[in-house]
Amino acid sequence: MQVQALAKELHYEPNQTAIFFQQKKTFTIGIVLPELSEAFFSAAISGIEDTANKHNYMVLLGQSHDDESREKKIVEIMKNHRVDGLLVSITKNTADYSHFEMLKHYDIPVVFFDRIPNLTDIHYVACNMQSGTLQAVSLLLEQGHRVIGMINGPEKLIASQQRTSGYQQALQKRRLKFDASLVVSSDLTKEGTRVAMQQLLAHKRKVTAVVAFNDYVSQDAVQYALEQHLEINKDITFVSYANLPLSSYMAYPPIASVEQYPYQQGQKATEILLELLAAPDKTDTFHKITLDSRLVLAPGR
Amino acid sequence: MQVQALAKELHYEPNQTAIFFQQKKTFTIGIVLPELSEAFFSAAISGIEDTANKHNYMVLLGQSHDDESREKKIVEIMKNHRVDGLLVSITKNTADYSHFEMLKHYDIPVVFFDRIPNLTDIHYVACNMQSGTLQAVSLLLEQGHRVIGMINGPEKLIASQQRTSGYQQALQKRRLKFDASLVVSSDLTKEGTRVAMQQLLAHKRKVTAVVAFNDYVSQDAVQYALEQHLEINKDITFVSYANLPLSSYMAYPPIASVEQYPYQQGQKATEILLELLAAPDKTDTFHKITLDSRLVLAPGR
DNA sequence: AAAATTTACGCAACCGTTTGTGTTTACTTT
DNA sequence: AAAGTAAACACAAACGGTTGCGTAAATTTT
Repeated sequence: MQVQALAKELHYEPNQTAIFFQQKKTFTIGIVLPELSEAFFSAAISGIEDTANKHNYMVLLGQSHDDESREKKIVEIMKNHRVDGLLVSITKNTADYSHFEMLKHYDIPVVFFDRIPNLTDIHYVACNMQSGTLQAVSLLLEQGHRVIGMINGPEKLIASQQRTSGYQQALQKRRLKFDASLVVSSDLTKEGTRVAMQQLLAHKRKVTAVVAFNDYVSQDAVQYALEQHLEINKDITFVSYANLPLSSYMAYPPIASVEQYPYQQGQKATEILLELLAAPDKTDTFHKITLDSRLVLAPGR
Repeated sequence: MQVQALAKELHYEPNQTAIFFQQKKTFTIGIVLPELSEAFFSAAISGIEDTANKHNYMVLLGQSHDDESREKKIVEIMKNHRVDGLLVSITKNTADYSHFEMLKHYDIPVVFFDRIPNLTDIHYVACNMQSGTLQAVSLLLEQGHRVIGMINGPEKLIASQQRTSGYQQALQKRRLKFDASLVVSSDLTKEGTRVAMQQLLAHKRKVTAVVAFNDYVSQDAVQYALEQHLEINKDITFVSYANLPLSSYMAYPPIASVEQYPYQQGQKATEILLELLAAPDKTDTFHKITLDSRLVLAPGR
């Protein structure tokens, strides 16, 4: 009792690094994601940070810039910094998952979000693009469009497969048949998207609507269409994904956009990670959370 | 020599937390900034991260969301986590700087960037808005505009004062006289900007051009002008700040935007901080770096 | 008031490195 | 081959907490 008083008297403050060391715990979680400048990820971070801070955890940040080797390096450094756990959204190129497997030997749990690897024994939170795509294509069909192009992302991304699947499902519901040549791939660069759009416009059937991989792809495609002297929302209509806050300022925003709930994904992924950290033994049952995406009409539609 | 070999043999890996503890150094720097979703800050982070990683430092992130009490809390937690140093861009409301002063007792150096407090004994990197504003207003004057409105930010921000000063200077160079009622303030919310724009349009002289505080403000002002049935770039022309990457997709992008070099600011601030960490004794001379802002014409202008 | 119980505190050991000193071993020099 | 020098390693102390144990002090019980 007297020592407590004296401690206060002398403004004693414990040395956290000593505590971290002794407790083998740093109250830090690492975030590894591709690109902070994408609105989706900065929103996700807010969800992560808010949840982490609520439980007195801090977040260590690392951007992979969609470069696999950089992703590996960041994971390595974070491992060395002894983060308690990791939240990861993988690169669009990541094919080798050894740097994540390796973490198991160090008892560092990983929860993936949004861009998740194609593995079975992992924890993840993702947004199923199928439901949103189904709604998007259905909307276009209702409006009378019959030749609907899709600019998809890299084929190995699960999110790309889900988009294709949602597209097919919408057609199926109306007993329409699926034409695989209407689904083209973009590497998500401006140039890649322009090539993809060119393919669609060169299709033997006249494409009157396009489902674009995201709002950025949508805008690049719009730009290309304008250069080909097409009139947006008359000759050709766009629907996309992400629902960027800036879309209301855009010259030709998509008529609707599929919301992917970045904040919620970040929040949920963090909650799962914190749960794993609290009960380190029961790491054998895997959390696989899938939120449904949802189509949001542009204001005024 | 033999022990080295054996170490490799057994895959020995040093425990970083023990090293941190022993060395009284965590190789971590904290970043405190208002809002990641603003393109300016996510670009700044990239500059910070790249520089930090190059020197084997990691970054701890904290968003204040422009809330002073949250800023204080983040600084407190980061202090406890024993970051080696801090990079800070303050809240637009921060008036009390005690949470930063306090860090001196813990030998945690702070380098401010972009949004810097009005103190003399600090390190900072900022971008002088005066030069860019001078260029912006000069451009408008060259184009024949004589009644140029300015939607400025909160008056106590140094960046706002610099904008006003640049505006005045441009007029002075041409021997034109300054009309203070043409400079109005916005709190940077959509509503605040609309009110500001309303004031300008109600001015007794007909405003034909507007210098907006940033690209977001510019777009809100554009929206209001459209609602008033003004034709953009004919009845009224806009110039703004930030040079958002998305501006090329916007319906009515400003004809020019003042670049504030977020990546470079982040980079430079980090370099200074690392230098302070390397030479902890000579902390008495303060680094005050000011980059010049520069007007960038919209593509095709 | 004596015994039993609770609370407070002092003391060591430990976590895994770094640093410094001392000792041994190996290699050079003459 | 003896002496001198360099390299390699072993050992202890320290960083600042936590944990557990033993003892002293304060409190409660009978």
